[in-house]
Amino acid sequence: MYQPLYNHIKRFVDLSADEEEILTSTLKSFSFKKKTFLLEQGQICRSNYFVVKGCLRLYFIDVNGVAQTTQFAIENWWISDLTSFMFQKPSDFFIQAAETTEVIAIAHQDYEKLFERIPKLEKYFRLIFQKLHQASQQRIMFLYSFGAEERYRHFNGLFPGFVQRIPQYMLASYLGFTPEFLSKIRTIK
Amino acid sequence: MYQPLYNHIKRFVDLSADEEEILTSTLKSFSFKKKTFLLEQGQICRSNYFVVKGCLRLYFIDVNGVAQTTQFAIENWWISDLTSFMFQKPSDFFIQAAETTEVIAIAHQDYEKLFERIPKLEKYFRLIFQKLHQASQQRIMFLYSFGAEERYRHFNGLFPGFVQRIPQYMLASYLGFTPEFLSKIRTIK
DNA sequence: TTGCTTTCTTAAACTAGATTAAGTTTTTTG
DNA sequence: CAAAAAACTTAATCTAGTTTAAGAAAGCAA
Repeated sequence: MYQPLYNHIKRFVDLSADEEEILTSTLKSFSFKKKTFLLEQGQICRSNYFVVKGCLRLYFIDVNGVAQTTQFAIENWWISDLTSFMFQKPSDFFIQAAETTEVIAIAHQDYEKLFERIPKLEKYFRLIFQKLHQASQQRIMFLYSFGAEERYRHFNGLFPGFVQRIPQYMLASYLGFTPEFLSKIRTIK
Repeated sequence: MYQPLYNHIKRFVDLSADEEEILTSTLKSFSFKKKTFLLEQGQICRSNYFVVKGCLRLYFIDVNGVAQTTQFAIENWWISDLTSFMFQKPSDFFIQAAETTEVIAIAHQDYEKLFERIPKLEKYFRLIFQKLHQASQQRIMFLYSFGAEERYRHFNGLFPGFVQRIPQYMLASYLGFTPEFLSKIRTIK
């Protein structure tokens, strides 16, 4: 049930059978059909999600009423609205299943407790957040580096095949332009 | 010498006298004059920096040869090029003192060792990176939310006074537009 | 206190990408 | 399978912000 997460944790720290049991009694596993919302604007983000299979997207609705995708999470990535999760305050974001998706969730009320019972997890999450922050640094650099068309081509090179998994309008907003523009650059070359 | 950092750590975890001593023997303290480079493109980022006083900026040179500021660090913030720091590979970034700045540095070769000697620091840095990642999520949302002028006004509201501390061209690139444009919107209203 | 360097301003011409709007294709669902 | 809904395309028009260029201030070193 939780094996994919245990395997992921074991890439970074050891995990005893006892510790696995504690986790097993704390974690929750869910399957969400495509388009299901795990979080909606105004709700409090109650969990941090680990994607076992499928794809989630984090987005918000901008001042013009347009959905802006700020993050995707695929296999072995964690996702949540950290501002809402950390402070348990209403979120500005939506988290939605871009495909039918299996997740493992840690609820907020269990989160800090879990670190007390399994201190090793501090290291695991320190490394996870270190990596997430590194990914954010790269993403911001990438957004500032290139024009819209180059961002598309570069992204395609980094994640070949991912483009087929999601609707173009989600990718367009993630890359910071309109679906119409994406449509245009796809036909020219 | 390292007291500002110890105070900061103690906001999140306890720190014994012994542990302070270990830190004291490991950390390094520096003062950098305005415009000094702590890291240059092509070099390996050897340290993670804690700003005691002053301001550092992280930037890179884009394809058009223009400097793009992706992060500022002021008092009590950590900064480094994580991609370069984590993998000890040449950096795409510069880290430069925007003001004369006092920092406390953890060298890469001491970094993972330090966690072995003071496991508590795992929690501290887990929380630091959690917060940094949260800040990145907010920043990306902010970049996608508004037009250029609104970004400037919003930033000014969030960090009143900071605008006076740094040259406008640094702020302009951080906010994602040109210095000329910033000059324009400052005069109109 | 002068000269040199860095930063800021102004304004005209320009362009990458947005907007709008209508039509087409694909996917989903009953 | 048929109908409806969702996703994609195309093209004309438009605009927020860039580029270029030249001059004015401000900061700093000698």
